Amino acid sequence: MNDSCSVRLQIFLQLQAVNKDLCSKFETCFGASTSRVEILHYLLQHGEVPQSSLQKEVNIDAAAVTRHLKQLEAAGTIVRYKKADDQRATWVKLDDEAQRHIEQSYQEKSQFIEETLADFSEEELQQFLHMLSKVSDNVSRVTKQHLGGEK
Amino acid sequence: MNDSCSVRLQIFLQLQAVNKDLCSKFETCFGASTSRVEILHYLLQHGEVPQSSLQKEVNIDAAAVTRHLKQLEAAGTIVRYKKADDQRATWVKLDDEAQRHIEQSYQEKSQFIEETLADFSEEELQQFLHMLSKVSDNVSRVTKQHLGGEK
DNA sequence: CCCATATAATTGATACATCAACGATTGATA
DNA sequence: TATCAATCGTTGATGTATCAATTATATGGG
Repeated sequence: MNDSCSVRLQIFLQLQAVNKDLCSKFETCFGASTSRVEILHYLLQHGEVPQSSLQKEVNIDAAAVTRHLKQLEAAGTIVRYKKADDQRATWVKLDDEAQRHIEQSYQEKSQFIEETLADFSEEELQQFLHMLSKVSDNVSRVTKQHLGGEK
Repeated sequence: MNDSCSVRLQIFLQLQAVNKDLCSKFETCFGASTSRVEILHYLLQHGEVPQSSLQKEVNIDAAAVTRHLKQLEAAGTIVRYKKADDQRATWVKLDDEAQRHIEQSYQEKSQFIEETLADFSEEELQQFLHMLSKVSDNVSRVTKQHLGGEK
């Protein structure tokens, strides 16, 4: 474990630690798990969508999405239904009232997000986002390379 | 949800996504969960330690640490024992042979870490680490402020 | 029309993290 | 010294993410 790698490992561990802390506080602040917020956020932006899209584009396993949706449906937060032309696909959208409630709640809670990224200039934010994207690209590339090389 | 918050929310979501991907590939590459690697890394750097230190300084719940250590002990990777002067504290250290194996394995696998952070200059790495630390600080500060304010 | 295949969603098994409660040991103090 | 509090580690209950297998539906080629 040489030095240049050690800095990188530190970044990796720090990334994990920050993410875990952030999720934890986020959940207590929003009153919902980050996964659930991610799903709701997607629905808020896309309106009515096929469940399959949700399952593909949200970074959560399809099985987990199914289970979240079942709970959200039971709570009346979302509605699910099929259309005549395809009995496989399930469509999902926010319940109207729930949507209004979520929009309002987002405004109240947006302060949390702003505070966790306080003392960042707009330029730094862009840089940060860019770095994250770069890591993301690297990760997906590494996978393909290593798929054959690893046991 | 105004614009400045939207960038921030995007960063948050991206942070999660990157972390999840990274962990997933990391695990298949290292053949051990990131939590376990974190524990082993700590032990590699600190030698013999009281279990309580491990539980405090590693970013994992104490109960989870206990369970990992039990498995690692069963596998012969670590050794646990008590000392005469305090029957509460348990001491933990890597098994000698396991330690050699891990050190060697780290060298083999360090390529993975390097590749995920490829195309980063040393300066960028420092910046990245600095940003993560800043977020970390902000998060812990926010918690305290909000403890009273949130329901 | 029949069959192979693809797609959509779900379920079961498993693993892990967290919280809360607990038992054991130690230290401090009245 | 008897008791109360603190510390250390563990366990049980719970929630959730993941993978693999499964069911139901749709589609395309012989």
